[in-house]
Amino acid sequence: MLSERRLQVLRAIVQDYVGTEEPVGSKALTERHGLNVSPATVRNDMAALEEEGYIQQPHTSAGRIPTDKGYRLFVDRLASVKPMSVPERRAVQHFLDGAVDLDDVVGRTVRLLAQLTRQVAVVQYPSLTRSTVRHVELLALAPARVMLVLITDTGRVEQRMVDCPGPVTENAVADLRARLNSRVAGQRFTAVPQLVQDLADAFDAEDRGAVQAVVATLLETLVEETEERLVIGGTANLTRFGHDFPLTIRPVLEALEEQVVLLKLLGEATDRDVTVRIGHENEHEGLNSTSVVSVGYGSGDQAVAKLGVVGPTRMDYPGTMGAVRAVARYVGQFLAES
Amino acid sequence: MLSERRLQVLRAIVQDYVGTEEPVGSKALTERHGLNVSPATVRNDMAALEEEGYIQQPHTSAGRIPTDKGYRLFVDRLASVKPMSVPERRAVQHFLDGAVDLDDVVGRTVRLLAQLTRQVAVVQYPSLTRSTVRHVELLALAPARVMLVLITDTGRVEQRMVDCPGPVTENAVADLRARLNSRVAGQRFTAVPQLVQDLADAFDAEDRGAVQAVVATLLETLVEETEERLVIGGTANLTRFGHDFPLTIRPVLEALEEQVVLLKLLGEATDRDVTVRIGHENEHEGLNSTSVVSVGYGSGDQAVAKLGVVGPTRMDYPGTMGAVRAVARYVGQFLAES
DNA sequence: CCTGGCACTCTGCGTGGGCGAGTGCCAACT
DNA sequence: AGTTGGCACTCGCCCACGCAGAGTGCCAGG
Repeated sequence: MLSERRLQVLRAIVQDYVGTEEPVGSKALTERHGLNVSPATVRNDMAALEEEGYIQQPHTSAGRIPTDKGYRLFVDRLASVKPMSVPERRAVQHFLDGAVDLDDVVGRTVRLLAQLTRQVAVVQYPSLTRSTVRHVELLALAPARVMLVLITDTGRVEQRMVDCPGPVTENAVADLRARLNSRVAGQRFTAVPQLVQDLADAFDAEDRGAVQAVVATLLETLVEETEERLVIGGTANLTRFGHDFPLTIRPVLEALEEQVVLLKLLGEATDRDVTVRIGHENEHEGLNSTSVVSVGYGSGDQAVAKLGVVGPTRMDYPGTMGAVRAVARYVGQFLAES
Repeated sequence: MLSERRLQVLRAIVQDYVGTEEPVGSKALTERHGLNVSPATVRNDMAALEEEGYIQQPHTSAGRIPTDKGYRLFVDRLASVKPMSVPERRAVQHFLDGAVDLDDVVGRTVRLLAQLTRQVAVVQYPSLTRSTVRHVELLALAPARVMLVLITDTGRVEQRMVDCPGPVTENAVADLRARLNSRVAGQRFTAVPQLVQDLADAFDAEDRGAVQAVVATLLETLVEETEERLVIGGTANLTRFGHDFPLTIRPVLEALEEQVVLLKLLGEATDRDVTVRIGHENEHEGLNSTSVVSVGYGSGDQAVAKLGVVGPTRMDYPGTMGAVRAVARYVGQFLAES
């Protein structure tokens, strides 16, 4: 068990290191923070903290830097989320106002988050699986070709071309549209498969092929788009990584381009609390020197998607967590209004 | 006027420098390329080339590297576009097949281009101004709320919410939908404003407000979306920039995040020929040490959008130009089919 | 106009010494 | 037992020096 003062020392080390980006020594610590003890005492504490694996020395006769474990303790017990200042809040709200559609909201959010945290921001589009169907539209574009448009309650729109086995009449399309909507409108996407199962039975044999094609495409879309879409921004902030960043930055950029990795990353976030994954807690190797701060957002009480930022483990956790939480709230609020 | 041999020397310098990333000296040149002259002769030629501003020395007693002007001459007169190999072509085609919608096509294209050229790829969505309207869909979602969905011949879909001043009947919506489509379907987007001008006149006074709201939103969408959307990828390739890249990479990443800059960049590309902008030919400062290779693509004979890559001025121009051209062709072809 | 030779000029790299920050440990003090 | 001042020690960083090598410019001769 660590004494209260040792925890304070750890907190001071994290804060100093985050600020200066340089290993922090015992003398500097006693000076900059109001610890009323001598450097020698701090040295003893540091030795103990190192023994426990919370801090480490880059090389003998250098100051200490926090380890992943040290950051973890800091985040869990030594820091509290720093709420954003009033002007910042105002800026956030102002920035989101004037978004014209969902693409725009997501785009603005990602830029906003990148600017606020000065890190790489990732925003996921509202998930289909947790949304409900607002409307299904069918458009006969050519004799044997139909366009299927899916609209969700979160404003997301997906479209697909459907090639039918034979020509379909306008009437059949209208009929199918009506039947489809009466069955699935207002329902959760996850429920759609059962709801449309025997839809083709209601149609004449000549249209059945086309109906089946449409239904198949619809189901396909649900599966495919479960792999969610996301947007990233603020990659220029990666250059603030540190002096040795040429080595670090590469795998990070690569990881960021792999949607799958990012989705997994965000997926681990619990719904409504800000989640922090530090360094090696991230499974992807390329992200072993980064931390991910993420949270779910949504218009109602349940999260429909996640957003977050990726930055160096040496980051301002309280500030970042505050910004992430605040942005998620405002976006959720904004979605609820539209 | 430069003699034939001097041009050869320039070509050799460019090729060597692109390959090795190191200043090239007179001796190495005579050895690696079949110039049947002595190093001393080459030195004289180099002096002349330097005099003319085609090459330069990073410092006295180092080899020469091409200047922007040198690359320009190389691209204009010394190199020809290198067509892609058959397996590469096959890979391109294969990679594009299986795209389910426009987002997917664009996404695949950008990844493809980044992989092929090992550089940063930029792909613009098919432009609205050069597309035609395939269909306009209106959905009454709530008494006074209508969703407007625009579908283009290139498969692009835009949607907007319209808040009407008062409740609208289903009938009015259906009527408006029919009238709208009969006027604008098949027409170019640029023609839409005149075509819908007096549309409200045909409606009863009670619906006129709603009609006007819809029309206004439609026109707004056209204006807003003229600022085109685009996607970038392959930023990890920036790390291959060079040894000094920490300094260079930052402004490039920043420039890449500014859509406006990129759009301008691509906008300068002539329709169907591959365009190359080298170093300082790019107006944006951050891109002064990069070259942009771009080209238009489209399903018909006219380009509907542009795509291209951004890389260090020291790039393999023939290969890059070949890849960009080929990808543009295949994407155009693919769009034509769907 | 080309070529071989030669002196010159840099950069890059490895070496070695001094400086300073920071440590660990110990003995003394509270 | 915990805290403190003192002290010797360890390294990383910086700089100056010197050397080797690559590449050049220029000149005189073919």
